[in-house]
Amino acid sequence: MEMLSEEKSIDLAELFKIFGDSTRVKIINVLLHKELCVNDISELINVSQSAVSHQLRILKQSKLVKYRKDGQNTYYSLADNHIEKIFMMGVEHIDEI
Amino acid sequence: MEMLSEEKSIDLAELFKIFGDSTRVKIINVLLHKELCVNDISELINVSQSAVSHQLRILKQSKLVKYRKDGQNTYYSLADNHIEKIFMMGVEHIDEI
DNA sequence: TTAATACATGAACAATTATTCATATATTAA
DNA sequence: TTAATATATGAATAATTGTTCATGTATTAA
Repeated sequence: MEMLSEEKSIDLAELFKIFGDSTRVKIINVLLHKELCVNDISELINVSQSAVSHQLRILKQSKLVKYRKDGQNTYYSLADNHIEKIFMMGVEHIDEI
Repeated sequence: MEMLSEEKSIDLAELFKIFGDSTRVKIINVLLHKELCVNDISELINVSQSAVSHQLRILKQSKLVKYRKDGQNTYYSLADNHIEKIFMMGVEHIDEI
């Protein structure tokens, strides 16, 4: 394993930074099961629609979630199962402390 | 998989937040190989001694690194191999984008 | 005992960021 | 067309955070 480049260190930090907010953690958690629309997420995790929407935009920009529009609804889901792996690694860790 | 509790969501976010800074990423990266003292880390990653020391404190507080003192030196190393796993999951992810 | 080295840490400052509030846009129902 | 619903987003604000600079503490060398 060699030294990480400056750029890669930043990219890696950026990635983890996305997981580093409890609202986004909650969103990712409810999306582990199935795709959900914004209002469902908002109600499930008890965070305002606006706050959820702002965070979904961040998750979308970092390509951690994808979405599809269906009528008035926008359904969000995890982009790939790497996201779940990283997430579960974290869960495992805090469960062992 | 059930719903994460509020507290667990916060703990999980706190954990990822630690990985969410490029200086800490660089520190963790150089510690993957072997234990190192503060000055070595500072020179290897090209970050001031003070900044490294501040970040090591954060890593220490979150129990991601451990340390041992030997004379004037303080040698730091990763607390357990969970840290490496989480880190490498992230590396894998960004390598695949 | 004095100087040098290694590390830690408080204060200050700049930058980033998450939420709320208000409002805009888009789709469907009436 | 009008009202209602679902979502998005800009501005503002408060809070968090990472670095630098200065300096403190501890250990070893001279």
